[in-house]
Amino acid sequence: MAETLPPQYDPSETEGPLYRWWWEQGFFRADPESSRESYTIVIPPPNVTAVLHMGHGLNDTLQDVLIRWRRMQGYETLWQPGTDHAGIATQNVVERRLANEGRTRFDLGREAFVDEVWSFVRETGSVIIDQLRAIGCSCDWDRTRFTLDEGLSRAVREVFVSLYEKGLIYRGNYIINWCPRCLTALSDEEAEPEETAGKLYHLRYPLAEGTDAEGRPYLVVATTRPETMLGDIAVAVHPEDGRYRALVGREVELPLTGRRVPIIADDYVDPEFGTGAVKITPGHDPNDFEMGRRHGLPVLNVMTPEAAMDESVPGPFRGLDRFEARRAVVQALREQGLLERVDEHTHAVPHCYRCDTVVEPRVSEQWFVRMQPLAEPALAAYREGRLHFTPERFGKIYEHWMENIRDWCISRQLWWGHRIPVWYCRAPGCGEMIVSREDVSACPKCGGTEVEQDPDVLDTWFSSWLWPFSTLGWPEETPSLRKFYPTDTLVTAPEILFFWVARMVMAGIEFVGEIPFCDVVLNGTVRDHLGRKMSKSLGNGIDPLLVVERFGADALRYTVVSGSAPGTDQYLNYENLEEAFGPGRNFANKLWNAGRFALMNVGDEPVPSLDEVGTSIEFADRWILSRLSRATREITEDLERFRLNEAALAGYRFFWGDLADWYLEMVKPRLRGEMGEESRQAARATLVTVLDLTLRLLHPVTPFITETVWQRLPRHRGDAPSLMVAQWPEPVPAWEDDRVEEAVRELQELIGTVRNLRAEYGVAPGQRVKLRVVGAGDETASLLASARRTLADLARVEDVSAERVEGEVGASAVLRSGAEIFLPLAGVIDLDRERLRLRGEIDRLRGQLAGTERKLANESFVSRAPAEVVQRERDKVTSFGEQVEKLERTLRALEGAA
RNA sequence: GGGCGCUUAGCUCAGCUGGUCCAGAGCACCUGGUUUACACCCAGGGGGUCGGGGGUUCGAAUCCCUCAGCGCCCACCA
Repeated sequence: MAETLPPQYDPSETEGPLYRWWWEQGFFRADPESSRESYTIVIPPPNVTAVLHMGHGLNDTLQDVLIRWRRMQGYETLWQPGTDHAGIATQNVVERRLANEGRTRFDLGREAFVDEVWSFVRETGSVIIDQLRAIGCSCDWDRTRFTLDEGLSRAVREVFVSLYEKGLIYRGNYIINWCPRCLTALSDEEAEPEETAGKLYHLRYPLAEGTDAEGRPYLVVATTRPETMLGDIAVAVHPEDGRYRALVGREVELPLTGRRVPIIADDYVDPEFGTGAVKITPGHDPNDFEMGRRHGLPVLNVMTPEAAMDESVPGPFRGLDRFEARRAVVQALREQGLLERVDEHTHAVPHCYRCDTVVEPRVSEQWFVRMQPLAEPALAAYREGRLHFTPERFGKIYEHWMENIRDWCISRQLWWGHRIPVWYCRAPGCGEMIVSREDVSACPKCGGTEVEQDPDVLDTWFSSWLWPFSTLGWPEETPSLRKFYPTDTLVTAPEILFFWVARMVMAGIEFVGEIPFCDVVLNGTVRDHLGRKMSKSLGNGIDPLLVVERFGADALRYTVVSGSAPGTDQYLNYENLEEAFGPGRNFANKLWNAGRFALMNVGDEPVPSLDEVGTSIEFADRWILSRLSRATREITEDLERFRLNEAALAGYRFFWGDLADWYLEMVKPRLRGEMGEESRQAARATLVTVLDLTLRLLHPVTPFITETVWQRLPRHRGDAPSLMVAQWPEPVPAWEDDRVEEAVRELQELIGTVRNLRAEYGVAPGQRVKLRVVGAGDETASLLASARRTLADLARVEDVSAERVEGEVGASAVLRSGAEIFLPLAGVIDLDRERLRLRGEIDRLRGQLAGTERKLANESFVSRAPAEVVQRERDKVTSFGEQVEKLERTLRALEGAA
């Protein structure tokens, strides 16, 4: 049976069926009635139309590692899955599809368009959910939620209405970020500043009357967006600015429009920037809007929703797109001699985070959430240590954002999303506004039935911020909510710290009365080898499913977990998948073969427990148990502190470096029975126990291969049907033994040194050699006695003795303990040939050395050749010198110069 | 303009509370390998003034200062 296992692990045959079995066994399901303590993670819901990319691969694997680990620790675990309707993003995708057919959403009308999106979402949506299964995510799929679900929609309404009732939601005309392509308002977070090379135009605004202090009949203002001058309402200067003091209170004649606007004074103006005089456009600039309000100035909106100049501007500019208008305005001013000069100017220009169009600030009527009252307890949660970030520095970013929080614009002029639960009575003379949890069909004030619902939808994050409790049934007091809220760990990307994480904290406190999670773990970004973010448009992404297919899910998981320290970006080369994922696949294969080794060598009889073999366990057994206990402690601590990369690497090191490289080798003759039956039983017991516990430690990162091997082990501790629900190991202090570990370190050094000498002196691989150890202390001596067999197997050493024969020729080295080891080589290698070879080698190197030195002695080479070439030659001299010295030492040893 | 992070072997990165993980891992490279778990392997090897400079300390890759380069976040300089 064991012999039939192939020497290569094939994940593609194993993973799918194993995953299905796990699911069918119900291991992923969370039971709200369980008496066990809960551990909960909510998934950052991917866009419903998304496909899995490496960012998900990383983020979701990290969550799965935590969930699997806690599950094994005996917690009642819930990993809550689901998807996000992703308002703008999804609407854009469907609109693009329509555009390909030459249609727009307006052709369809609202209802038909929303139906269209729904059918698109049903058809392609949740593909990503299936893909998460391929990488082994152990979510409770029965609980999959969608932010536009009936239940979640109810939560959204409840929240909107209750915030309105508390006076925390208001509606008004304010300046907001407007995307002229998506035709909707955006929140401040959705307008992403990008450094842009622009121009700073210096415009002359003629004074309505007279001249300034220096006799000029005009004032110069500086602006990056000259087209907005058509909406100017004033010019502002700093009150202390001597240059302009006399002008305050007077007027300028606004060019191209014939309007007269006042010159006002305001502290906001920086006298150092530009000319110290600022044109004020409250309709299209947030700062100007604020200033306008301070001074009671009117607002002039001069652009259409598409950001073309509207009817309010002079004829020649009407209908021009804002950038065409910019050229036209500049041209017109130039012709009138009013363009003083144009400077190059780089500044941050806000862009729509979904379509990258330059955002146009615009005044319009929108809904807002008053954030200050929500932020205060969320800030306190962090400051009081109830909310913790990994890495910690993100806490400061969170704190800073909370301290400077601004009101949240939540209305979107989209069709895809939660409709705002507000109705307006259209009955003549009524005009009642009804904010309601239930749909409204008649006006409660006048009884009229001409009520219309607000046409806008809510920001997609207005449903996301409820995710940790809306998915558990809130506002109902469900058993799941009681059991699993608050959740424990949130693992996500730093990009959505404000969009999502911060707002969830506020919502959790406000609506459920408790922070939604106590630990926030921020993972890094997956980038390509050139440091670019992986993206579909750049074509530099890696398809995780392709990786799963070629290398296995475990390889993918091991690679992303081990390769990303918390908050640190990970670089993966999409041109060389072998380099990136080969090591993970090799790790899985090594595990497979360790299992295969055990099956082939342990035999079919029942395997005794460690207790049963008792004191007959040996030196090597005690060593591996000691190492295992330490590895267990280290891995558990790493997981507790969210150093998942360290946990993965520690597991790798222990399994490969200690268990496979040393213990398995040391135990071979014993398993074959060559050292007696008692020794064999001790080895069987230890090997199976250690392998069992090691597989548990490695399971969270590489679940498929560990389960596959574990299922085949001859004996399991306890009756767990699966490694998934097997118990997580505890360190066993009684196993830890510093002296044994130290002894093995010395043995390893000894074997390494012998191997080293053998290689250096060209001893044939299979050739056995004698070993003399001189000056060893008692400890080393007894170690040598007990490790005779290991030395023979691993270093091909026989006849270990402490006697040094006078005049013997061979190789020697000194160990850290001070003991000297000597390998007699007479009769082992052909001494004459080796001497000859060494002399030849030395002569060759000396020749090269001399040549290089001659080169360096050449004045013109040193002065003319590039410095690095000369340096390379110098390095060669040093390196040749060292090599010659080493070979000469070897040669002297061979010539018997003791 | 503020704040933060990074800079360690050719490449990708670990290195947690200054002192046996203190110079490491994987990959790449070179040499050797029919030791029946594994060539997706085994053994050995070369390669780094831990970005530069200064300081604290018995001791610094690790703490402090400073300079340089890269990156991120925030910000109303038109």
